[in-house]
Amino acid sequence: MSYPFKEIEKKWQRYWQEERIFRVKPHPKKKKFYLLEMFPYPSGKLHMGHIRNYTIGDVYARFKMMQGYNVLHPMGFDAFGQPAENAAIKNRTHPAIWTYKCIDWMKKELKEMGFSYDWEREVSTCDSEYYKWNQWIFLRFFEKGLVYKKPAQVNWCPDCSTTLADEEVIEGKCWRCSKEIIQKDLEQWFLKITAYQDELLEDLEKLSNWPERVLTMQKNWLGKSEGVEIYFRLKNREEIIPVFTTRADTIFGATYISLAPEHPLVKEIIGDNQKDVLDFIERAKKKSKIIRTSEDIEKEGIFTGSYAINPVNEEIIPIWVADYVLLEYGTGAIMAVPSHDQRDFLFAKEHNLPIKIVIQDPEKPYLRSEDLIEAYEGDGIQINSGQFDGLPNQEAKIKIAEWMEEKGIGKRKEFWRLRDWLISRQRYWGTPIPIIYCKSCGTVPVLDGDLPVILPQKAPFTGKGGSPLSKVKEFLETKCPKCNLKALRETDTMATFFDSSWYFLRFCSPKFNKTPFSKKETKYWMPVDQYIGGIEHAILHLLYSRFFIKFLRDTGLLEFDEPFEKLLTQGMVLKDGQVMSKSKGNVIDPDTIINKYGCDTLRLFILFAAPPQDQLEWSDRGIGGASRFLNRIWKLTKIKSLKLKIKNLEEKDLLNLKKKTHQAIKRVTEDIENFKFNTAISKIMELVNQIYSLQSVAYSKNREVREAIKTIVLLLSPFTPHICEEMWQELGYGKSILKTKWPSYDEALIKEEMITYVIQVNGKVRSKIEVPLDITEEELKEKVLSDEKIKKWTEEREIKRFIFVPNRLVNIVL
RNA sequence: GGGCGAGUGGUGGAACGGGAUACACGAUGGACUUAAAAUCCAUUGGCCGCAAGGCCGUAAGGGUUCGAAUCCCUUCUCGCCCACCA
Repeated sequence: MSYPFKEIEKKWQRYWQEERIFRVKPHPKKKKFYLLEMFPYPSGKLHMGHIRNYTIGDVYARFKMMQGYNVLHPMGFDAFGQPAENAAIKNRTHPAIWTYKCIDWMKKELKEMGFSYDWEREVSTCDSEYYKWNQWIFLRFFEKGLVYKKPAQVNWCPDCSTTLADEEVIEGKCWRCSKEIIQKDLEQWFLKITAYQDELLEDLEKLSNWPERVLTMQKNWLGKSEGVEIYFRLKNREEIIPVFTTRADTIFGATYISLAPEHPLVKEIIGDNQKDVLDFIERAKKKSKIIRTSEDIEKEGIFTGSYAINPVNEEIIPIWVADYVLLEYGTGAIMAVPSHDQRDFLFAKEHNLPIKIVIQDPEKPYLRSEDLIEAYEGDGIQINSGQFDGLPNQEAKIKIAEWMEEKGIGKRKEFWRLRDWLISRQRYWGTPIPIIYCKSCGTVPVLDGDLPVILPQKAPFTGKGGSPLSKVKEFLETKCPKCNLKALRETDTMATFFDSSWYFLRFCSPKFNKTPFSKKETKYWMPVDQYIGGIEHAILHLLYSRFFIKFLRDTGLLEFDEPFEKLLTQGMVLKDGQVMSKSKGNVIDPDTIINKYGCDTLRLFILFAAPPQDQLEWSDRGIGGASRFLNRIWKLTKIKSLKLKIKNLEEKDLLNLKKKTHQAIKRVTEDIENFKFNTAISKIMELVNQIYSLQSVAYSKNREVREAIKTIVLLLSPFTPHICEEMWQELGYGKSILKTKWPSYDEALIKEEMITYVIQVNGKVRSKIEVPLDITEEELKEKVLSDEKIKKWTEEREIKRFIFVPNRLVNIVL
């Protein structure tokens, strides 16, 4: 028979809600702790990944509450986005109806898990009370010139005449009508995140409590590279081609130049074979995005018919167009050095272009161009490089750059991989961009006082024919704020990453109505002390949030540089070694588990089966084990009814139990602090086993047993709060365990007087002896050498060394 | 191709450079039961041995060390992220 989890869980969830136990306010004397888990997209149901994320956070929140912190632990919904719109199109409903239904359902599930959220702070980004402030922040960006419009390529379905997100393009075709998509240039809004690129990179150093790999991913995404922009003159023409390189040391080995197919200069310089080149460019443009995903594609290219002059040695080299050169990166043109760049090498071999070695590997026999089977990309000594011959290439790299600057043929430059952030979406279900187009005044921002620009209720959800907002006349037609004449609204909406870049600030003062957040409340709560979420957000969401914070700081609204002090990225939930997904049909529905075993069991299993950062392999049997354990501790409160054998506990047993209890407090506290929940739970299990091994029913008469049980309930309560609350009450300790202080331990009690030394002979364990704690090396040596088991090994042999590791072991080297 | 991480019993996983496999799952045996379930107890890395005990074992190989799952090098496998990045 299982303990009555249904009753208990409902009872305590109701109690927490009625007592508003998780409601927080700034408190002048209490230390604050802001714990945040990434808020969910309301897709319908919570999946195991959500449950895991929020359970991990809940343990920590409750732990910090019991430690006396003033814990802010909010929850909300990232409610704008395409799935709602797609569902609306499919089911002929309204995205708002669909979204709010999903929110209700998910909220119900979150409450059934007993998570300790302050629901009075809930926000949904699709609420005009929220997106009003998206618009407000957009206008601040606009004022500072950090938002601008420019043409950009979008995925376009000619049949539906609409833009598509990358996820909606399946193998180059429209996900709805299977028509081949094309790239189309549209005017799009961009946020100038590149204005903050230096700070975004530098401040990564402040994030010492972020996982190393997230920092690396951010760093790579920003992609700062230092190099030289070199100016190649054209032969018989005026134009100059700038190329960017990080390998200025290889400049003497450049044997051709490659331009990106989209490079504006290409059309200017085509020679006799105009048609072939234009054909090539057309083909390259089409395939670019589709082919990008496939591996090891042939590097294709074509000669333009023109030549350039290498400024360092006046060599005349051909100009090619190659599809492996990208317009977006660098200058869209490269100097190709086949000898020292593998891509250039393959291209040169394919098209019979010359290869010239300029760096020799000093460790290896002398290389000749004819013998190269792949590019040599390592370090070495300069050759064929004029006055730089004989220098190590790393040194030459600097000298050549300086020399080129002096001669005016190059300039040292930084290049960043980071692009400005495209925030326009030709979609309905998002925040309307607060801009008005006036014939006489041009692009005019909506006035602060006119916010929010409300998303109109009625719009056609056909998924066809461009932005839905452009077809809502009442929305589209407005008056210019400047001249009051007829004008048109912007019909693009914002990307949802905009919404989630500052939601954690709104949680600090969710009802504040003068600015997006109260400066005072934010000052108290921010930054987030611990942020928890999936690794899939390691780059974009976190980078955008960091950018927003820096920008808002510069507007004077905030006084700190980074939003998230500590970051934990939890692992994925797997079933049979694969990610749970509908398409694989291996999804476990949390609901069925909760119904069968209760949410405490689900929580316990998830926390016990793997460390939070690691992947979690789902196991039905493991669930059973977790359930069994809870039944086992449940019986500790009902100990009088247990028919266990009575044993007179000896003083020694009781002292030992007390010691174990305090050791458990110490280790569980440390483990929770370090997010080692699985080992924390195992230590509680050990203490439970210890009590069972005493087989005592005399708990109420026995201070030590009573203390041990009390401790178990306290230590376990962040993990499985419902059963612990019930046990706490049952044991007569008062109403809510949450109002109890986290237990502390007595250092003196933990200390052992006797210690077991491991005795090794030549590194192998041969014996163990128990001795007083502060034994000296001499005393111990005497004892060890008279040990029967050790004598056997040491007899008639010379002891070379006697290694003594205090309080741990000795190793006798023979 | 680049970056990061991981490889430990039948399984999930423990182990500040110091007792490998804590805790749990599963399995086997036993107690209780007419029986089953539940529960409780015991055993559970491999090999040799009646036993005491011994030998071998942390993906493979090498190195550093009195001592390596842990540190270093090489190789292999898996996972994640990025990727014609000049």
